[in-house]
Amino acid sequence: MTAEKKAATPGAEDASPDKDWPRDSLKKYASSIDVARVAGVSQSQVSRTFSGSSKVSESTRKKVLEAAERLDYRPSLIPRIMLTHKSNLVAIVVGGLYNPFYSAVLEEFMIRFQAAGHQVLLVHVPNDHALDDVIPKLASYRVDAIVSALAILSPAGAATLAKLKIPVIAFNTAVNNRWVTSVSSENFQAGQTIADLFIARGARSFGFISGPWTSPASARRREGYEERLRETGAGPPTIARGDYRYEGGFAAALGMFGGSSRPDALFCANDLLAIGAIDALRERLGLRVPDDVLVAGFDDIPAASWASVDLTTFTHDAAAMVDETLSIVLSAENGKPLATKPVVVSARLIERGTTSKDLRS
Amino acid sequence: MTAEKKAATPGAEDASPDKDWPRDSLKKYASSIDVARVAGVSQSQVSRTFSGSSKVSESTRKKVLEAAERLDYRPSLIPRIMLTHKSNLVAIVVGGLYNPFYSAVLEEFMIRFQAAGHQVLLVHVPNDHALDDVIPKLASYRVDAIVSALAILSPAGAATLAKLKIPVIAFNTAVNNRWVTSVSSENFQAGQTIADLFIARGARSFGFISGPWTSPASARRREGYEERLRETGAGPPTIARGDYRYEGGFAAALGMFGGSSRPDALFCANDLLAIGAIDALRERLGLRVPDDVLVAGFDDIPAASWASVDLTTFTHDAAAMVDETLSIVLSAENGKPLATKPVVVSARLIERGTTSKDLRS
DNA sequence: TTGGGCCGTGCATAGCTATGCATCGCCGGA
DNA sequence: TCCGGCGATGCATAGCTATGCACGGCCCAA
Repeated sequence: MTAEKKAATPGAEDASPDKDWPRDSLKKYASSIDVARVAGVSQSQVSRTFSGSSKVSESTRKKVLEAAERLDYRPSLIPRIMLTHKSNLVAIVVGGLYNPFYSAVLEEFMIRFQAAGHQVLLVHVPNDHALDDVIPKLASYRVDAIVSALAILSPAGAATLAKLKIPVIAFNTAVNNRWVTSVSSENFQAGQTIADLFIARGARSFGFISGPWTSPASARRREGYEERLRETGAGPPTIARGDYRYEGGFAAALGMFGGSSRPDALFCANDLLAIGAIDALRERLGLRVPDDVLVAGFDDIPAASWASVDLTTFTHDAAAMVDETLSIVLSAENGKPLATKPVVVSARLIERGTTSKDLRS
Repeated sequence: MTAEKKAATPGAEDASPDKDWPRDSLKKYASSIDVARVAGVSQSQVSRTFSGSSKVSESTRKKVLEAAERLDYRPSLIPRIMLTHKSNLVAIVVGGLYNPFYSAVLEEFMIRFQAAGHQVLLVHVPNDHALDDVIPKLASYRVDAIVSALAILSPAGAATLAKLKIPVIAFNTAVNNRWVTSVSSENFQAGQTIADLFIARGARSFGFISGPWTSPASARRREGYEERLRETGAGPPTIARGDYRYEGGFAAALGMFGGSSRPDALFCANDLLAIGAIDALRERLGLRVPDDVLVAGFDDIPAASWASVDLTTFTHDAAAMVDETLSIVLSAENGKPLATKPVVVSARLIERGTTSKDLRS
């Protein structure tokens, strides 16, 4: 009974490509069996031709390639995935592409993963709770690894991911367990460095605009900043809460500088917040940056180096972060748990115009 | 001989989960067969339980779900793809994520496609020639459709894509054939509208900073602009070539305004160019915008609405573009060529500060 | 001439899920 | 009591590629 069905796909003698393979039913692609029939060889030889095996004679190879060309044959990876239990798919989970830093990292990831022979399955998650909705999908597609570029990853979310037994690399989030590891920048040290810089420039009162409360990266940057201020005997900074966006920085700065207390140095948890804050100071409050207020951000997004912004900030070593992530993924390629410790890559201070003034002068 | 191999995976009697399914060999995931064995039912019933078929009794369903929980079973989509010839994967090809407009569109796409039950395979292509390298991969993963968000798609590239017999939706590029269609904004009309606006504001001499020469979107915007200037008797604009980036706009403006001819109205092919140009005018050439020069861009990226930028621009109807694309993909879901004509969605002028001055006053 | 490689070839099968079809048990109606 | 029908179950198979294994032909060495 199989015979009749096969017969629906005609033999090798027909000349017209359309006749070789009538696009009956749902069939979209020619299979190696179709090619074999047209070429007059066995399916094995077709497979071997495309997998570059040496066990195929020149004449056979030629026949196969001709037939394949005629049928527009491309070998499917799907059966291979079934056999090898490796999809070569890596999922990247993103939340806020509005932040150019994440776009840039994503692009870097794509380039590197593609070069390493992997494909990227992109998944959007509005917040870390929604993670639960997409996880079954990821498991169903049998991704080899998951890279979470979420600004936030809750321990609960991490636990859910761990249950899948899929290696997870979390970005800028210090969650980790047997299946989850992380790659972060030196957030704490960066906070310290900024405090030192502000103090060296003669600042006396300090402000901080944070990301969402739940963001570990924001929290670490703040901790370093506060600790160093404490150590040097400076007063604690005024804190305002932002949301990692321009508008949040703008609003937070209005709130912070609208009242009686006016910090003369402001550290923002990322560049978008910092730019928003600067615009609020300059355009709405009539303050000068850096003459009245020093401002620094974090991420070194492209806009930070625009002439009109010229923002002091920290640059991630994005290449190193991606490198580390890639090597973790590659070394975790056999369903074994991760043997890696959390990785911390350096962040480098970029001094620009917004901190170029010595306030004592 | 199959029997012995199967025996390697033990029977249902073992209590410990680890014994139920010793992670021998490469096996990463439990299969429906494993679950069936543990639950003491047939594989069919496992499949039916997870596909929500009604043909399964309450008691069986319970046994299956328990066993599945114990083995961390998630049904794999891979075999389904083989059977149905549908992967529910959509490839999105991107080139320049540095442009926030494309990041935003990408994010919108992800959200909409995921909501429609598709997954997004993200592919990076540095330029349209490199397209040839990734195309075999895409075919191998059996993607249902390809969305090209490349700023540039050459006819040759389009032809390559067409050969795959995979529906292709090109973004802002008017290439189309039996398998390739396009979704664009009203670039030509936008160019006209900007010319009208500049003239209404009393501008006398005009400039244009383009994207790469090969970008059709840039070309259309310029054509509309030039045509309307011609119609109204204004002189032809001075043209400079940019690259869709801030730095390109900056350099092009320095070149254009550094010489003797000084346009008093400048249209840039996108917002990044416009912002670069404005910074060059203000920070390097000491010119005032809009008092000395009117400037307009295209895309309405977030930075365009920053208080310090306040750029007149055009906003794409991104939601409509994504809607159209999605409906094309959904209607093309059976390996049939596209029945759709190229779609053009409206672009709306957003007037802001950079054109708020009447030069005659 | 004969036997031992070796190269090229084809056969058969694994891998996992969905589903048409046959089967079985059971209930209710005649 | 008997049978039709229905709900639940299991069997078998499609879908496509990679690969271990066996086989057939050929060449070369003994």
